[in-house]
Amino acid sequence: MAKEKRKRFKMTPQRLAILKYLENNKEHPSAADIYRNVSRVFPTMALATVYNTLRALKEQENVRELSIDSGKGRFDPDTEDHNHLICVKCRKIVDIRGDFSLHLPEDDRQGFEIMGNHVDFYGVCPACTRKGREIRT
Amino acid sequence: MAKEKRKRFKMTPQRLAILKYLENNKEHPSAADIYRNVSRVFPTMALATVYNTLRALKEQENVRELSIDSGKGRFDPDTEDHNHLICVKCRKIVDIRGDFSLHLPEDDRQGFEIMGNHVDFYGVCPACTRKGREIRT
DNA sequence: GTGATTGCAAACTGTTTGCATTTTG
DNA sequence: CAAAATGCAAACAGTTTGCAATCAC
Repeated sequence: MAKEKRKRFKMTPQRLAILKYLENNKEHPSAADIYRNVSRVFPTMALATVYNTLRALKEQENVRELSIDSGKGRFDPDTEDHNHLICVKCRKIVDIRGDFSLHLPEDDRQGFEIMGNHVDFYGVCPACTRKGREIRT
Repeated sequence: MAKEKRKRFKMTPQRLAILKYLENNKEHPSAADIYRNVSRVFPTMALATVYNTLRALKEQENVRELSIDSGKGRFDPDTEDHNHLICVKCRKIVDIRGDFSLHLPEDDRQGFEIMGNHVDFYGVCPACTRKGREIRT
């Protein structure tokens, strides 16, 4: 159908730095987080390059974008199926290992072809339990 | 702690129109959707008034904001606990009735105080199954 | 060498804010 | 009458795009 003009992914020092920052990163950083951190080691980095690289990585399925903050994307280099535990105060996101694959009965599918599911647990993280932070919805 | 200066909610024709549009609305509309629809019947409506009203409704917990599009908020007048089924192509969101309250074992909580969970099922809706749309991540 | 990527700025989208005016209770 | 809401514009945050210069392969 849609003709895939498979575009080559050229490795540049900038991309290397971004990949290195993302590798094994469990913080689910935003684009700005990535920019801020990678800039330290690579001062000429442009924010647009971060977005550009993230788009490429998403296309090749090496990064997943989470919509947990409506407002900004958070990026996850772990593309295995897994679930998240989110702090309702500071929006910290941590991974959950357990398997929560759920079965949706045919009757509840409303004609959808189901592909999978994702579970978000909500709670308050240890740091926010100590401090008396406000809930962020 | 934070002193709550309980602010009264004044009913205006604009708010009435927004509430009427939201009542029993199962489409999980964005602010722009609401504005577009309510404007038809209330042409002087300002988009800021929509946001303003949505904020008030969220504060009184009569509307919930969903973050399933990172980029724009979608609003749900159904504040009962329920889960969602999301079309990966057109981003249509439909409600799921079943109860999917899950238990997260102590060992997996990483110090979080768990408050609840939400399940998103992903799939392709009937309309998108017919047409050959692209997946939107 | 050529097509992709960079950096920068400008454009865009969604949301919030400031403020003078009007309205609700 | 006081407190709150409206409408409008300007300000913001996050993201995308256009483009000349540069770089990877």
